[in-house]
Amino acid sequence: MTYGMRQSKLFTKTRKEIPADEVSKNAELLIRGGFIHKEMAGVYTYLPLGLKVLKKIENIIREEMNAIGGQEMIMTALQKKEVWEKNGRWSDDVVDVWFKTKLKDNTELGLGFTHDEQLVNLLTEYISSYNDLPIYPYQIQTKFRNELRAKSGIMRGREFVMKDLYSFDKTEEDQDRFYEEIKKAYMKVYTRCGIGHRTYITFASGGTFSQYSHEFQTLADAGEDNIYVAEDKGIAINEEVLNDKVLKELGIDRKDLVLKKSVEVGNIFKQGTKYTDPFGMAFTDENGDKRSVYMGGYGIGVTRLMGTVVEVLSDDKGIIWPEEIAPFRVHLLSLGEDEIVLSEAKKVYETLLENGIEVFFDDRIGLSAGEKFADSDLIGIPYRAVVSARSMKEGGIEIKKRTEEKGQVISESELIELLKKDK
RNA sequence: CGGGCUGUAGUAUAUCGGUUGUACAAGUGCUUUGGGAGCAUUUAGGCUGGGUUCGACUCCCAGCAGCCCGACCA
Repeated sequence: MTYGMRQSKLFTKTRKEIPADEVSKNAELLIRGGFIHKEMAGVYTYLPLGLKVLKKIENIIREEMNAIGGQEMIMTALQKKEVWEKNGRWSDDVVDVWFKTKLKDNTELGLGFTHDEQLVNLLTEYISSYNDLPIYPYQIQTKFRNELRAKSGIMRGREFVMKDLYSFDKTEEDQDRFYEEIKKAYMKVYTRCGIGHRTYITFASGGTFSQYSHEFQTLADAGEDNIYVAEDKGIAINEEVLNDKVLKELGIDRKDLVLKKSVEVGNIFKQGTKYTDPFGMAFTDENGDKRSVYMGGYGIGVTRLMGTVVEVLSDDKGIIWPEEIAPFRVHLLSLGEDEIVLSEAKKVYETLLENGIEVFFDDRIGLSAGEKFADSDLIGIPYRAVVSARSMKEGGIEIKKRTEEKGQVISESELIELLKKDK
């Protein structure tokens, strides 16, 4: 689906000033660029540009989850108290991030902070035979967590988008196999989002079932986590589980570890039968015996991932979106008010659309060139194409990557060819 | 949840116990047009409630909201 947008029609505006109530780089740049709007602490609206990015990240995740057998669904944000009571997680003493509400008849409800219980409860209706397994349902959906302290812009909010996939396997071996598969799928997601080179599979505390869980940690100064990275091995250990025993098991020498700050952009858990047994989720095997189902939970904070990309990939002028998740492929600018230039820019805009290239067209008039350049740098679309009296005199359109200092003038057909490449 | 700080225009800020000033944004007119341009002009503001005072945006109290540090974060 090719999509173009005229900047003159976009209701959001860029801002020069840094918001006074934000410190984090991701919130500052995303607000200044018109990607998000802060509603309250930890709660952000995704404006047209921001939604474009969010949807692209979601689609990458969707593709990678589908590729390993994921089945997308969407569960409700409103959840029944009884389902949570069954596993002892309704109490505020057990779960301190609950948002709770009531129906008019005073029936208590919870706003989902996760969906393990709800999904297991639902699946008991569908899973009964060994023929029904394995399954890998997932959703990309809004979660609610009543954090005592929201912070770091969209990296730790009270309402945020998460992808959560759950695996249901017949045996521990099947589960282990899937676990390794999803590890690879996760790394593909981070690579496609432009942060793979600094994202480490990190050993973390495993909870009740397995010795370790794995976190996906992206190196960033804004991170809240401290991890020890073994650069030559490409793995890392969360400081919370680092001890001599762990080092020995992993065959890592302490002197090869470097302490780094990082953001947890995903985590994967083997949950065993912790959720399935309490809900009586079981299957009948080939011999007619009832057996427990092995479950795993796999999360990616989608909005946090978006914030992390901004934290990691930006410069003093603004955001630098990786190609796969940029709101548009090219930012087309017309400079000046010359009718010939404007009509040429419009023609280029339409030609780009006809060729299936997503384009953001700065067709605003009366703005100085500097203002348009500054906006373009702030918004951070990978390519900038300029149509001006100067570029036309030199025979075409000036094209420049966001990361380059200087552009070059090329013809319209060369432009199309360049922008179509590697798509 | 413990500690600290802050609420002035759409945004960012200043001054003041006695008619709130500026910049950007927005509107109008003219000029300008390759790195946030200029002149003129207009619009727009003291979080809410109480108290002190002749008089409160300013001082005090409470509430609400926001930020920071810590704790927390399957």
